[in-house]
Amino acid sequence: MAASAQARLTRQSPKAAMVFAALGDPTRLALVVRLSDGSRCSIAQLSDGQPLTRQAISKHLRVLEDAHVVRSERAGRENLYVLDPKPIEDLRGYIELVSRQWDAALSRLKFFVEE
Amino acid sequence: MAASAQARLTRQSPKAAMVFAALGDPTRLALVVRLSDGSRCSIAQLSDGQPLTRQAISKHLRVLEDAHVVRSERAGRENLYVLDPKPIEDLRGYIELVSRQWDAALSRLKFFVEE
DNA sequence: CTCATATGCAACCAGGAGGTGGCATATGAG
DNA sequence: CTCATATGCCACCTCCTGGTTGCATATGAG
Repeated sequence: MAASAQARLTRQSPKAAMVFAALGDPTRLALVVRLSDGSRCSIAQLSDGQPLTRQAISKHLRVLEDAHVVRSERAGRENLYVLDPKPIEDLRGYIELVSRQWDAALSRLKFFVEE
Repeated sequence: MAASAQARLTRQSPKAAMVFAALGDPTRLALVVRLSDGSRCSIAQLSDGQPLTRQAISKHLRVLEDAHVVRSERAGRENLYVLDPKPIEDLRGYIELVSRQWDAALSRLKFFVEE
């Protein structure tokens, strides 16, 4: 028999929390959106439009990289960042588990009421 | 013509970032998982198993409530918390936009390579 | 009424997050 | 070689976060 959905969620929670936290900052979320079109951008490019310092952007990119949301690759004197879709995909799976859990609860409630 | 996916994402980002941040803490994520079965729990119940103070849990619940991930309802002398699935559902939509954006980029790249 | 329970509120604290500036270093351009 | 560019590292600052304790308050139980 499969483990309970609660248990499965709890097991996945530590990694999920890291990714959630990484995405839980407006600046970082903007970076992710910016990279979601598959472009490879240097730190200078990414910090160009924004009202922040290059160092601030660099720190945010490091946070995203620690959560594996982004990968970096050295190219000459610049550091190119690319989105890694895997953790975000995993996050979608996590959220779907929660939603399913919720829907199941609703169904049980409905059944009980109509009984 | 539809606005670009980037623009749509950027528009939804502020609210999404709040929800991401709310879920970006292990304790809070555990609370969400705990409530995902549709149960209505008091603060005392929710802080029972955990190694934290009731006040700490209470603060976390306030954060979740500010992000509308959770609703509270007074029942006599206790305060019952219930999950509100809407923001989490919205988050799933947000993530799907990002994924679609990424997939479209991959397709374009593939097309370009094979051209 | 009296008491235990459930919660709220305020003060307080340590540590980390987000941001800055300065300086060192590596690398492409001329 | 020389210079401008792109980045990394370090020190520093401020403020918020996560956590605690203590006390006040509301409410159900006896």
